[in-house]
Amino acid sequence: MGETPKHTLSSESLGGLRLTKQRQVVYEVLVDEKRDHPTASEVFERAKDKMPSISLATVYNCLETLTQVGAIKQVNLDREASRYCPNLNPHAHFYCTECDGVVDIQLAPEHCAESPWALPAGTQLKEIDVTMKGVCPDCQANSKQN
Amino acid sequence: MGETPKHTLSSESLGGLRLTKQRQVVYEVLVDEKRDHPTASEVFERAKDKMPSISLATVYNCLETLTQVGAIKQVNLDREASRYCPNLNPHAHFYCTECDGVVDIQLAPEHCAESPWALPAGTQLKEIDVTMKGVCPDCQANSKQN
DNA sequence: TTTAGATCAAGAATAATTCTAAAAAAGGAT
DNA sequence: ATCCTTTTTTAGAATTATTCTTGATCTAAA
Repeated sequence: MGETPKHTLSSESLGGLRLTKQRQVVYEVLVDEKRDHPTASEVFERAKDKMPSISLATVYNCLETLTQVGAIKQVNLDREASRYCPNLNPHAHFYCTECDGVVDIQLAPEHCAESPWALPAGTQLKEIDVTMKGVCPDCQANSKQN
Repeated sequence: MGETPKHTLSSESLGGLRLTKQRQVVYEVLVDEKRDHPTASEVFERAKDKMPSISLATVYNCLETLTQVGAIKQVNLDREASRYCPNLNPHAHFYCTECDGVVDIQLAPEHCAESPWALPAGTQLKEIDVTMKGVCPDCQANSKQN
């Protein structure tokens, strides 16, 4: 049976770490609100709405913890600030150079295996990261109207 | 006829910009020496052997210029310092988590097209970036001997 | 040779992130 | 409940790669 992630945190899903209010808030920001791959600072801004006393350092801590226990993913585009996303399915990211938006792109299972890549024999593959750049349909449409 | 990059810089390949000693040195470091995807600081260290008076700021400038005219590629792995590589063929990068080495992986032509990716209709794809992480054959072999 | 623009160099500035140290919170045992 | 230990949070300092600034230098063309 395929496990469907419930997007709720528990002490178990945190690998025994404490399920603190701060960790919940940070996670909720990523899951509840627009899934727009916010940066740490953006998460911080949104988290303050739910918990005004939270600090940026804590947001960084929580994001790192959540990433390490595998509850969320850190998304790095070039050398920009890291973004975070709660989508745990294997997926790529498309970055629109017009609107700076990031959207998830479903990955085919074959892309996640070693087979299609010309890796040297004996390589142990742990992780594949696919990032695409271009113009999203919306920005494409808008630019034609000018 | 397929253009084979000659790995020599000219005023033309620089898009009219000047072919200065500094730009040549920086480019030579990437082409001549071990193709190990050095960072800007590493390029700086090696460039000083050829031109002791060169400054780090200039190395950054040259690397940016060379990247912008398409003579080299900037390689970003997570949020680590950018690395640079003179391989202009479409290729992915494999990062070995044991030795921190980066090697080029030949990309199949189909990976560079839009077709195999589930992009929303109307998306204009400009660039694909594939990065893999794991253990390289050498480190794999070494770890078995312990 | 003069001149305008390009490039370089050194150091200051920036920005994202990490580190540090002390305060607060959370469990567990008594 | 109270004490004790460990975890977590917080605020600010520190770090690091990179970019910016400014004046000096170089270059190509007039």
